[in-house]
Formats: sequence, structure tokens, C-alpha cells
Amino acid sequence: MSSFDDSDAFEAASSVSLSQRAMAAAPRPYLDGLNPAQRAAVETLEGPVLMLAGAGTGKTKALTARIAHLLLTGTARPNEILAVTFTNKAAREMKTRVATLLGQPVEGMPWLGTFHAICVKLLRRHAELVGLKSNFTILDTDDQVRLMKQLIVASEIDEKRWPARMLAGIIDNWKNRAITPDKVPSADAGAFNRRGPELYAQYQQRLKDLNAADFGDLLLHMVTIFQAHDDLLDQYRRWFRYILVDEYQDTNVAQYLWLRLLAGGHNNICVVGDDDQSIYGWRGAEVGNILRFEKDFPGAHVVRLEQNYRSTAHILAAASGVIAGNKGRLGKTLWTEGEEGEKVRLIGHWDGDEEARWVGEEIEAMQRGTRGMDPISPDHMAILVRASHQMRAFEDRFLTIGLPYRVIGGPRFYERMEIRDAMAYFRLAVSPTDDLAMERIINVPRRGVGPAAMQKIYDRASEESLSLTASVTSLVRDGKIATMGGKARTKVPELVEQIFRWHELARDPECSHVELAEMILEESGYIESYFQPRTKEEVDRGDPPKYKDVEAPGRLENLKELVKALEGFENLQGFLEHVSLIMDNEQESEEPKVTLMTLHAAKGLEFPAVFLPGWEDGLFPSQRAMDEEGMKGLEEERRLAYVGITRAERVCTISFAGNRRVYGQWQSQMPSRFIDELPEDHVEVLTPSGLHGHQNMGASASPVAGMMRGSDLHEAASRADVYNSPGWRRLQTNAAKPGLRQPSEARHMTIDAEAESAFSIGDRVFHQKFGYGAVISVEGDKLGIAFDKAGTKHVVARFLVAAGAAGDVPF
DNA sequence: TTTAGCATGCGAGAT
DNA sequence: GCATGCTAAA
Repeated sequence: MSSFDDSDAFEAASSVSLSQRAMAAAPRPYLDGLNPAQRAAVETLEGPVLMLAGAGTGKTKALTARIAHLLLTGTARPNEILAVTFTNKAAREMKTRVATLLGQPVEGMPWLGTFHAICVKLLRRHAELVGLKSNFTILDTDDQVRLMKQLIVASEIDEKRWPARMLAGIIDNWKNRAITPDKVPSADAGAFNRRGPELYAQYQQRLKDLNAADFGDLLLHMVTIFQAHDDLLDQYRRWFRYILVDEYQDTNVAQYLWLRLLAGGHNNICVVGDDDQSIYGWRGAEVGNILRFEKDFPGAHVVRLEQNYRSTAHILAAASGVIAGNKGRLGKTLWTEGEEGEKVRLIGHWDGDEEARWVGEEIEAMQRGTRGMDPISPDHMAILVRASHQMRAFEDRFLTIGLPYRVIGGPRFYERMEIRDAMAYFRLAVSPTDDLAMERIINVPRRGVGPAAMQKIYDRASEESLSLTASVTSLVRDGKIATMGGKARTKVPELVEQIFRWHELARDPECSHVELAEMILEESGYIESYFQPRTKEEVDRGDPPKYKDVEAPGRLENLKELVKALEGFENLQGFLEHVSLIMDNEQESEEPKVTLMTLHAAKGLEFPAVFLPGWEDGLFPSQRAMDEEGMKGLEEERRLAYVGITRAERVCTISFAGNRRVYGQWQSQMPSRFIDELPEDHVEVLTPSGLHGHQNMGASASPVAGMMRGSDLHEAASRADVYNSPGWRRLQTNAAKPGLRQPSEARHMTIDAEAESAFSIGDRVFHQKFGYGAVISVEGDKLGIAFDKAGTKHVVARFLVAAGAAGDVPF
């Protein structure tokens, strides 16, 4: 058991002096409200512990209480606990919650973080053991692919048949499995047209030359180091006396090995996870790790968290019924003391559009509080789809009816083009020899550098083993620069000069890095490249600058945010280091919104009302998963279904469509086999009232009554109610508020008197999602717009801005 | 170098 | 249906 007499060590904890007050306070308040299972998970401190935490069973509560327990009993000092998560979000949440339990910040927990963040920290200390310098750069996926492309071309491999992305996938896979180039198993030797292993070795060599590591390397290198240096490993084993791992079912082989190495000796490792929620097999996660835990760590305590605090009994029963179809589970039975609640609701639709329309109406109805249910705010509703392309139908529909929504999980902030471009500039300012950064931006904005010019720079660089920047300087020095195209001849040396000047400023402590960043984006012409070129007359006349395209305003907005994010850091270097932390790009607006996201993105979240559309064989479960992984793939899909259902607190609505457009082709769809697996007693089959024309699909033995066809009557029924709908009322209130930018007076002198809309036929407008277009019809607040790129759509006026009213210019 | 026009291929996506 | 990435033409 834990040593309560270790108060010396406890008080010696330098960074966080956990106050005596906390110690002396009521005995362990963090244990209050824990159920017996959670309590066991918290108090079993010594030896291996497997905390099997079903969905909604208070896993994070137990995990954070465990940390608090370790600290407040003096069993461990903050810096002796290694606590690993997968995402920055999870790490942050854990930090905050531990801080709440302790009643003070936890800066003193330096080893609470993601696998990658912790490995970076360790690897910087011991980089030389794998031939890197401690200031190595971390490549993003884009850099990796670019590098591999070069290697493929150099190896005279047909890049079309053997694309760099594929190689990246293969190498990533090896790294996930902790396979170094010399250890590629013979079964994999044929990969990438038999050249895979050799290219892998070359790639690793290139990384070393560049003093760089990719994400996979961070773990792989640490495993390599620990395997080769017993003394070092011992040191860390003594250092990290207690190990905690979140989402253990998502660990890959490399992470598993790393943990095993570190836990060896004391075996004080507590892993938390749920084999039924393992949905990341495709990116290397091995469910086997959690299934095998008791074998790997003999004598492990297994604690099952089965009391669910999230969902109603019906929802839990439905989820349990589905997941029971999987073999080889550790087995858990979720139960609740809560109410029975609504049965899981199931409804079939004619096609995907119909499904989206119904969901839209249902959301409005639930917002109003019909069907004997309390009203639910859109903030508390989510639509969870299997594949992101399913979102389109919903977005289109919601835009039409003016239902506010947010999409989670589009392209991440830091992987947007403009952010990466800007970051490349910053990287060059910090280190002008960063060739990958140079490669990225040498022709961004266009500086007339094509393949020919690039080749000359490369050639000189390799002749004299210089960086690309230095190579340009060298070419300038002996006049060879003149052999380049006219534009490149002047622009490229100009760029290099700028880089060196920025570099000076970056090292100057007097110079604010935020201002420097703005200066860089401005001077490089990068900002300007998002505006249309203006003639001298236009400038003289003081015409406002015009954005280059529909994307430009958003991109400039992102850059603004990037600069803002810089403020929180000491210098550019520090920022680059921590850039992955700015991924959260969410600025919450006051307006309640429905959430639209993938099932994968929804793991760990919960919503009072959840919609699960598209339950059709081939879409969900995905055909591809089944083709490629067979039974294993199907089981992972089934876990995904389980994750989906268990996100719901009060209402869970599953739906499917009989027809769906797949890659532009209409296909008739069969209801998902998972629908058959829903226990009938816990399912209510919905048939929207006022419908006729039932048409039996007859395709499934499921408890589905039949399909309904979108009919005139249905149309009429939904129309009649529209004035009472939340959407309509919302429009009324919004019309009174100064909402989005109003079109300027001058542009709308010709508004006809009867049109209440601020727009009239022929106006040029801009829409956040569909871009520019022209108004072709006006019906109250609903406008028909012929979009330049997106075709003709009906949109509510408040989603439109008059084109040309571009707004303020960043910087 | 830039661009329009056609072929291609398609899941989920943290770090 | 759409984005991506190539070839051909400007």
C-alpha cells in the first residue's frame, strides 16, 4: 500500500508545494462521490491496474482522483507521475480537473501530456543517442510526403503507380509497430513494389541529415534508446514511479513497448480504457494491448467501471445488444440507476435528402419540446455520421431552413495551407537553413521559381553542401543567378536577403516576435497575395482592396489568429515548438448550434439528443472496412456503432435511407445489419404522422415497419407548421438584430418596396460556404442564388453578405 | 508560369 | 459529386 509516512519526499516537491492546508483539510474530499469500483481504481496504487471503464462510467473522474490520491497521500511527487493521453485536449482536461481537485494549479506535473509531447521532451534530452541534435525539427505529414516524393523520384520509381502517400502510409505503419528499417519483417519486404524497406532506410537517413523527426519517430526513437541503454532506462524507471495511461485500447505497438519498458521493475502502471471503444485500428491501435494486459502484467488488478451516469436504461440496453455481437471482449455490463427513458428511435427514409429534411424538422420539434419531451437546446444535439461526406446533405438542409450548426473536425487549424505557409516563413526566420520550409515558400507567393530554377538551386546546394538559402547566396556571388528566369533572378535573392534580416531580428531580444511575424507576412508579400492586384489608379482612387478569391477572407482571418496565438509565447521558437497546441480553433458564439461530426470525433463526448443517420450496409458498416479487414473490420465498425449510441443521454435516433447517391450514382441501400442487432424491446419504430404511401423495403428482418416516400401531403404537413417553428421564430428575432454585415446603402438604392429582404434580384452576394453568386429570386427572407461555383441554391438571407462589402482588412 | 480541361479515385484523422 | 493532380495550351 501507499506510504503515508513519506512526507519528506512530499514536501521536497519543489515546483508545486501542495499546501499543508490541502493535506490537513477534510480527509480526501476527492474520494467523495466515488462509487465502490471507482474507489477501488483510485486506491489501488501499487502494482498493475487495468481500469475497464465503459462509456459514461466516470473514467476521467476516477483517473484524476487517482492522481490527487497519489499526490495528497504523499505517495508520489508531482514530477514522479507519468500520465499519458492521446490528445492535447485530454491532457488539458486532466490538468484542469486535477487542479480543481487539489485546489491549485498543477504546473508541477511536467509529465502529464500526450505520448508525443512527452517523447519530444525526452528525445530532446537524448537526441544524440539516435544521431539527432536536441533542436531537431518535427515534420508534419506534408513535409514527410514531400521528402518521400523526392526519394521516389530519385529511385526512378514511377511515382504515379507508387505514390508518395502510399509509401508514407507504409512507413507510418512500420513505425507504429516499432519496426526500424533493419527489422522490416520478410512478410513486408514486398511492400511498395519491393522497394519499401530500402526507401524506408533512405528516408530515415534523410531525416537524420535534416536533423528532423516525424511523429512516428518520436516514439520509435525513444523505444530504440531505452532498448539500447539500460542505464538510462533504469534512471527513468526510478524517476517515473507511477504511470497512468488514458485510452489504453488506442495504443499502438510502439506506445505499448515504450510503456512496458518504463513500467518494468516497479510495475506501477494503471491503464484505463474500454476494449469496446477501440475504433482506431486503422491508425495502428491494437485492441490486443488491452485484451492482453493481464498477461503482460501478471497479478494485475482489474477494476470494472460499469455503472453508467450518462444514458437512460433503454439506450444502454440498445448499445449492449449491439456490442454483444463482438467476440473476444473483456466483457462489461453497463447498468444505471437512472430512468428508463425513451426507447431508441428508429426511422427509415426514402433517400438521404429526405433523411436530412426529417432530422432538421425533428431537431426543431425537439427544440420546441414536442412529443411529451422537455425542450432541448440545439447545443445539446448532435448528428454523428460514419463518413464526413454524409454531412453535406445536412448542411444543405440546415442552411435552407436557417438552422444554426457547427461542424467539428474539418481540416485542423494548423494544417491549413496558409498556416503552414506562414509557419514555414517563421521557421526560416528562426533557422534560415531549414530547407523544407524554404522549399515550401520559395515560390509562395509566386516568385517565378519553376522546376528549372529550383534545380539550379538544388545543384549548387548539393555541390557545396549548402542549405537552399546559402545556395542562393552562392549563386548570387558568382553571378550564376543570371541564368534564371527574369522574375526569379531578382525575387529570389530578395527573399534570401529578407530571410537573413528576419533572422537577425528573431535573435534580437529587443524585437517583439509578434511584430516580427506581422512584418514577415507583410514584407514577404504573402498577405498581399490574397488580394487582387490593384492598378495604380485604383490605389490612387482609394478603392478598397478586393480579395483574390472566396477563400481569401477566411485565410487572412486564420493568419490573424495565428499572430494572436503568438502573443502567448516568449519568442517564435517557443511558438513553433508548441504549435500543435493551437489546434483548437473554436470560438464559441452565443447562438445555440447543432453539432455535426463523425462518429470517430464523437468519442468521449455526450449529448442529450443524438442522431445517427446513414445506418445502411456498405456505408455503416463501411464496405471498405469489411473488405480490407474482414471480421476484424466489422467488429471495429460495431464498436463504432456502440460508441455512437452511448453518446446519447436521453434520446437516440437511428435512421437509414433506402436510396442514396454514392459517388454520384444512385444506389438502393439495405438497412444496416446493426439495426437487426438492436434489441426490439428497446426500440421504437417511428413513422412520421401525416404520411402515406408506405412502401415495404422487405430487405431486412429488422423491426422496421416500412419506408415512406416523400409525398405532397408530407410537404404540406411540414409547411403548415413552419410559422410556428423555432427556425422561423429565430429568423424573426435575428432580423431585428444587427446580424452579419449589412450591405452598404449605396449598393441597394434600387431595393423594391415590397421586398423585405435586403437583397434584390441581380445582386452579387457572398456566402460563407458557397462563395460568390447572384440573386435570382426573392421570397421573403429566402433567396434563390445562382452561385458561381456551387450551383443554384436556396438560402436564408442572413447567411449572405453583399459581395464587395469585404469588411476590414487584416493587419 | 499559369490555366483550363480531363482523368482518377474515394474511411474514420491525433500527434 | 467533388477534389486532386496531371497534361496541354496560352
